[in-house]
Amino acid sequence: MALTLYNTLAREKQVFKPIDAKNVRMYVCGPTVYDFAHIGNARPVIVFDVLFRLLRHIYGESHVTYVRNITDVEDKIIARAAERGVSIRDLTEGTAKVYQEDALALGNLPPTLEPRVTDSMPEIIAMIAKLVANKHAYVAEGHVLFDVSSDPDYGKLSRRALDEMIAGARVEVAPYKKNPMDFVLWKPSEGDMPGWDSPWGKGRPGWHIECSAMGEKHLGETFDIHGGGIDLQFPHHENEIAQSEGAHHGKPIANYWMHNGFLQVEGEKMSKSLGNFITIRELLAEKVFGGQVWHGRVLRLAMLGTHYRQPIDWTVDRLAQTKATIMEWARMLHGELSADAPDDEVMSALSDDLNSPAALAAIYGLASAARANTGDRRRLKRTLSFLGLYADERDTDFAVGHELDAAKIEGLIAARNAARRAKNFAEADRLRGEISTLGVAIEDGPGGTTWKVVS
RNA sequence: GGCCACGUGGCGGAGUGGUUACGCAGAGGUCUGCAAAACCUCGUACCCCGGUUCAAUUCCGGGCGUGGCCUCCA
Repeated sequence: MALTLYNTLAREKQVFKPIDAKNVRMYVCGPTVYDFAHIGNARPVIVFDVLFRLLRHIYGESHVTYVRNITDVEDKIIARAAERGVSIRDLTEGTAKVYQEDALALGNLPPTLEPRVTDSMPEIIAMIAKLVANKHAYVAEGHVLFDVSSDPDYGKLSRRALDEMIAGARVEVAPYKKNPMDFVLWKPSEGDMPGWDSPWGKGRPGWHIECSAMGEKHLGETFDIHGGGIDLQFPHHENEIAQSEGAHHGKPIANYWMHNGFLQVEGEKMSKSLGNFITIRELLAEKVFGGQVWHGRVLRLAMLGTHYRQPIDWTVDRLAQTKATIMEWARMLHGELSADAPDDEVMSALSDDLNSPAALAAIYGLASAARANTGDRRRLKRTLSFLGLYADERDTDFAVGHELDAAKIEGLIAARNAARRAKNFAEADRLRGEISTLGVAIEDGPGGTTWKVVS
């Protein structure tokens, strides 16, 4: 059961071979904490969490290091803090906390490390200094810029040639740039803007350098896997490669680059102007999507229904269907014991470039067998918990925000059963209808009448 | 304008050069006061047009559609 991963750098699936099986290292670009994360941000968090779990399963829990940074220095943060009249520290700390809560609610394990840019300034400055010394960067008008012409491989990840990009003519050319594609490593900070002392004066880092510096600090010059959304491929990841490999004399920053596909909402791109912009927090806590709130595990399962590299269409229908599925599992598994190991067929599907839809197909097969078989039930439970999809919740736990009046339901059921005993089936059916309007379905079984939440 | 990805049955969604994905919904059946659950059976899909091939949804070319990047938006 070899693990294969699609490597964006090579444009093909490759067998994964770690540099050090005793310490498999993965870096994923985390959030810039100026506002709540939206549902599109949730995709890489979930996808790479599944990979983290799979790697831990294969190499051992203590042999995988997963770094997901928190970017807490950025111009949007400065702007947002000023706009709200709060301190930068309050804004970034508050937003980071919500992000971590959201990630947890979606069933993700915490990464091994979540370094912050503000805690990594010496490493950032040291790397920039190294790039200047290596002639990959130059100082101009208080800025330090990366010189793309110094890197013959520039563009290898996104497969673009420099001259083609410049031909796009949408590049804003600052007068101090030697080449239009040169990007900022360090820029000056004036007044009360956040700034750190450096050889180039008081300033702050540009966008891409923090990931290069934190990757090196926590994972070494070369690590195994680097992940993120497809939109980061250019320029962010391209620039990370240029910086790290420029600072490390051409040593590769990562052996495998992975990118998750984009997310659309009800068939349209998610944007504030279309009014379909939706945050994780809103899905979890406010009735703004489909008129109800959604359990984090429902969101997680819905996300894993599509292969991570495919585009995904985020719809109310999809969530409703997912919710029904997970509630059915809960009815079967709540209170059940768990097997020692997850299902082989599921693990094998995941090992094929994280083919989660194929893994789910195997899970459905297991669920079908589990109805009649304790062993399969326990294996199913273990498999679902392995994936972060189930942790012994009751089915009603997934009907978040559903107001239940159990006494009223029980009363109606008692009345209906009295009517049935009296052969007054018209009245019994009327009562069934009334119960149904409460979002509850009833079943007459050999042991009496049971009910369950269906919406 | 340049570069790139995707387009599968009512919906969601894998996969493959010639054989069943799978889930939901739907149809029929057993069962049931009626239902539900459970179980059994059922769909013969792959954007369009060419080409390669004995054979293409699966490879190649073109077109159309959707989306992404080229602007410090995952």
